[in-house]
Amino acid sequence: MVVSKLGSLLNHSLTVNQAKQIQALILVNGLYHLEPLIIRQVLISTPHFSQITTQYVRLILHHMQNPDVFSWSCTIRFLSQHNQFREAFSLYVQMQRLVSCPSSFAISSSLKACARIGYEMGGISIHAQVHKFGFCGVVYVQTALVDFYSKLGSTGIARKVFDEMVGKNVVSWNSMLSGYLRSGDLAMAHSVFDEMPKKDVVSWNSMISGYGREGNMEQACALFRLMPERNIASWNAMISGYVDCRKIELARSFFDAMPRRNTVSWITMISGYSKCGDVESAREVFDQMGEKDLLLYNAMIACYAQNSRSKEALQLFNKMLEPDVNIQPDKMTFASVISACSQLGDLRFVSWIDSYMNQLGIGMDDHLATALIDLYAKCGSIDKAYNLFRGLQKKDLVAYTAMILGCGINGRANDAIKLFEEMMDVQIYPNLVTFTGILTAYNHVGLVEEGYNCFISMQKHGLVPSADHYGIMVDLLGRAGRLDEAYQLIKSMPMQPHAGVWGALLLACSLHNNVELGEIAAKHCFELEPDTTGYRSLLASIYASVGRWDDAKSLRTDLQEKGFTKIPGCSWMEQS
DNA sequence: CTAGGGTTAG
Repeated sequence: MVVSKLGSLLNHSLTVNQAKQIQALILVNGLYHLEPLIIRQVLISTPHFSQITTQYVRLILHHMQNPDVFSWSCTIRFLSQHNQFREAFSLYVQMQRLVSCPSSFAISSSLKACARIGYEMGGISIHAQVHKFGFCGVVYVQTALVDFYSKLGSTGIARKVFDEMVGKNVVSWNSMLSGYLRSGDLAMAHSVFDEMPKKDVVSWNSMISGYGREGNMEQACALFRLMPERNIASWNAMISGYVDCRKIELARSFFDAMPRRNTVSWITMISGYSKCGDVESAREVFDQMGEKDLLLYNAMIACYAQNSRSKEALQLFNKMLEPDVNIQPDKMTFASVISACSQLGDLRFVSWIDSYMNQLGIGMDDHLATALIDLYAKCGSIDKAYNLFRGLQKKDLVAYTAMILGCGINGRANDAIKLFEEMMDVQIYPNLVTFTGILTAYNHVGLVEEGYNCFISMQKHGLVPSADHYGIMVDLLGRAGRLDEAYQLIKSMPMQPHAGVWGALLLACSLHNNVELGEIAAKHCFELEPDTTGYRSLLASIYASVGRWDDAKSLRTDLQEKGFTKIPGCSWMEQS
């Protein structure tokens, strides 16, 4: 009976609810032997059905008596479409042992997976198999290869495959085009664009976003006006271009003008406001969107997390879990939430989040691991951070930076320096946050000369130190008693020093009982942050240390009259 | 049945 019910359900293209019913029926009744039929129908008819979990797909595959090439291929494609790229590739490898010859279907899906995770060796071995099994002339396979090499930045090889193709179609041309656009070769891209025998809306959109990425919005706009037909993606490409060059009002005007909007439009707008630090406008856009999906929540939570509004990030996370909303979070949600936790320096949520992630079957990937590294490092659990760091598939700039910053904050200068050198050895180049980490490390152990040389070396990396970097240097020099140098450094700053920079000098003056510079520093602090009482207390303690009790007393009385008694710590560290 | 463009995370 169950089988016949399943049969009738499987006759049609499935809705999400029907697919859910099928999933339940199969699981409850253990009907895995219905195998290829079901897996095909479920996976093909509902390719966007994300509620089917990876484990479920594996379960079916595992219970199949005799999975054929087609069942394997469907599964690989399914995983590849649901951002489970490593899993897709690993299934492709498993498939090799059990079937004599892969299908072009499986090959193109696996190539796509390799392209998305930048798995070069994987794609190249598939390319070798393409030759071995004689798929060289299949347009789908060739196009997937062009796309793979394009995405990896090997436009030369992509071009070689492309030139050997006999039956090029629009998709093949577009893949080649996007390769040149991705590598920033606008000239080649334009010549390919002109050469194309047929252009479709994708070709135009690619060109527009290519110019957008280069910051050439005039050209993008010209193409936008010229194109014969526009779809939502065309408008989105314009919005995204304006967002990238921080022209948020222009982005908004396109957003408002477009005839129809989709999730991408909303997300782009929210992330645009987020990048400009305009959290309120982002929230306004978020609230306007009627039916909110996972990605929209992710974008808004990320916005809060990136703009140091950790509490609101966690509140929104809780909101999406409420029964009336009930949206299941994914890896990206957790990455933002973990980041929010690390800003709060709060380990309380972490074990809960960890078990919740396990419960949902969310596996660890490099992004998530890096978020956790950041969290553990900032909370002082350096060893835990190190373990995660060692387990990373690929250590990139952000991972190294999180580790270096963590070691820096926790006074493990030698580790930080070692990591910094290791990073340079593998040709990963530091950014401003990396330098914050390494300078903090030098600061913690009081290595003044090394720190100073490092600060100077930023220029060699094409980086302009921010006020925060100056702040660390002032702190470093100041603590070492080199107050005049610290003061000179502040005066040499190309930008306006913020209160934290002066605060570092003030703190140093209080350590070394320097009234003269202390007063100067304090004056600036009072001006910049009149409500922060810590600066007054510091100055008072300087007065006290040289016996100017009256001055000290009048400052302290002043404080008590304002109702402040506590002395807050002063912080000049920017979150990464 | 497969391949190309626009969005989110550390």
